[in-house]
Amino acid sequence: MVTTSARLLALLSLLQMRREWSGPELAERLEVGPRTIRRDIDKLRSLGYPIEAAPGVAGGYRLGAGAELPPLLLDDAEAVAVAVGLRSTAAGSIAGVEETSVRALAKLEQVLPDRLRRRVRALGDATATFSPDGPRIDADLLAAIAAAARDARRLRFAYRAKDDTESRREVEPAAVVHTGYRWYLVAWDLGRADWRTFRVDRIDGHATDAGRGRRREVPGGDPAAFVRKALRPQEATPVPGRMRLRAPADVIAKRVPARYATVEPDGDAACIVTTTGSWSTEFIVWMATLDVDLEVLDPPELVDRARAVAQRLRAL
Amino acid sequence: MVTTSARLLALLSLLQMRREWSGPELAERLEVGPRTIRRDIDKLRSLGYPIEAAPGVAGGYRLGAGAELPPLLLDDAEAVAVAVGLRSTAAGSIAGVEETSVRALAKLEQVLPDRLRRRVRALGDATATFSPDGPRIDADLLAAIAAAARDARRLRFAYRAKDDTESRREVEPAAVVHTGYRWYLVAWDLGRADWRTFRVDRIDGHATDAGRGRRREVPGGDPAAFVRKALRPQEATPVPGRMRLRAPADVIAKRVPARYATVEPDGDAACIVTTTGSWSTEFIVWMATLDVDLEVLDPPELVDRARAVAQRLRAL
DNA sequence: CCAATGCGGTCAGATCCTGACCGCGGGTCC
DNA sequence: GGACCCGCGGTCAGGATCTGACCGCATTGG
Repeated sequence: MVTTSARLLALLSLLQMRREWSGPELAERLEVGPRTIRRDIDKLRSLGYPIEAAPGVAGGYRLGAGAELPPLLLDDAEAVAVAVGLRSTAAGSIAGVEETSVRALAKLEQVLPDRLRRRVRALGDATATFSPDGPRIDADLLAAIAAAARDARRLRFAYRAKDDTESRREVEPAAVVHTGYRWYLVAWDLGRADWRTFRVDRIDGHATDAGRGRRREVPGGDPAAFVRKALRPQEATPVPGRMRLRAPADVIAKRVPARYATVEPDGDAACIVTTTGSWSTEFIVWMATLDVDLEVLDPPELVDRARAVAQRLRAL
Repeated sequence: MVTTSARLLALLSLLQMRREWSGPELAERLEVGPRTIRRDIDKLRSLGYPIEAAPGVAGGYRLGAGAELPPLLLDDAEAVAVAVGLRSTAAGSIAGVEETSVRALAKLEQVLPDRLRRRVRALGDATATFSPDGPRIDADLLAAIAAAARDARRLRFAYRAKDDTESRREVEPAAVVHTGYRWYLVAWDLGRADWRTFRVDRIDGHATDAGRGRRREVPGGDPAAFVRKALRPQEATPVPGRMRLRAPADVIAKRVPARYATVEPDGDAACIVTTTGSWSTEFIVWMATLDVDLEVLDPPELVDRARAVAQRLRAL
């Protein structure tokens, strides 16, 4: 029955909006008798959603945390916030959730009303690029590719190879992989009739849907391994940056996220900080803002870059 | 009927997981006849969820974007990604969605299974201190306060005032407000029997639930205005930093997010960059990494700080 | 042309839903 | 302590709904 199921959903939505509702309140809101509300609550409970209840004049129902996540019923603003948040984590600000974020984003974008999509895009543009080094990441494109891989759809796009030659590709995507600071698409290239690995930031503009395709399994079964093998050595091995700071290791460790860099003591009064991935300009920025004496160890490019920054500031 | 509603939810979940399902496939998955599936699809459609269908041998059902967002059915990993994303946007990385993010986070945390909450926290810790200058933001605390305001619950916490005196407070929260780079709680202070504004980053540790409270409306009706009025002048007015860069405005604008700073042309070959909020050490270093000639205009403290940073970096 | 798919009508039996009672027990406030 | 409000659950009866089993039709892709 449509009305019954709809009412259960509405009930779940109400219980998510506010913590406590009394039975009569709910009955009036949903335009049914109080007895029916009690029965609906029972149904939700039997579906596994833990609804706590308190008797008495100050009583009411509240939805608690159970074993499974209930369906989330978000209003417009919240949906936008979720989408914006996912885009930001997909961009790699927090290691370890990028690929899941992209997957969740693909799921959300599939059902997101257009008016909300526009709002998300407007906000997303504001983030722009702060890291001049890192590759530009287009969350929309990533979500579109992830959705295509999930749904076994073909994709057509223009690709700019390493030597700047452009080509049009039509592929059957198999997986999206995030390694270090880059995103890769592993796909069966229909034109070349072979497997190819594409850097997502080298895909120009939008990838357009090119109809239904075959579902592809990455050779070997492990997309990440496939990408690692396909990468040229210089891309595959990250170049960590190292600095020596004149401050005890435990002090610095508290101010440097463990995901980005490791801190090892170097005597009592100094420590050595090593980035976990490749170094970037941001590394210089963080270290400089810590306000302790520092010494750049390697690689030489990092030394040059830091020297350039110092030069600029010295000229003041 | 429990099984019918549950099946509708399961159907919605399946349709969100993958783009296309055929009727027989769904029938087998849900263990009902194909005719029932057709009827269920009808029900979902009559509930407003646009399900597109394609006849023919390659046909199937797919969930499209409608006028309203359907209930989101996330798996564990996706839920964690959403929570992590909301925490990161709540921390202010993208202007304009902080307060909504906190609201959505409060909603999510209310129903998030414990095992997932632990995973979120583990990942959240990795972000830790990113901006040494900005106030530390505890997303859990924020979500707890927002939930308390929403549910009209009392809160008890230890508060460290401006002059470092500690006090225990019991309040009835009315609103959570984000201004500039700070979070404020507007609440009725039960001990003082008056309205107070608290800086969230001055609340020590956790705020504990202190039972049911009265629902409070902020005097004047506009929490943001109330906070603005309550702030001491020096807190209320941020001190922006300004620099002149020897590069065209349009070049620089592309490399500086609009929300951190505005870029105005100063002749053809130079531009002036002004931070939107107060300046921080990061501002100095970021500008220096742009690798163009720069000149610090004001305030004087910014010049001093820049000199200090240069000194640190010169010790290479 | 054939096979697979979505669509919708109809039927009959089983099932379920709803509102209306009722009393019980537990909490809150006066 | 007592009044009151609320959640809980049993029972009943009428009505609505759901499900599976048919059926034929239209559309798509190979």
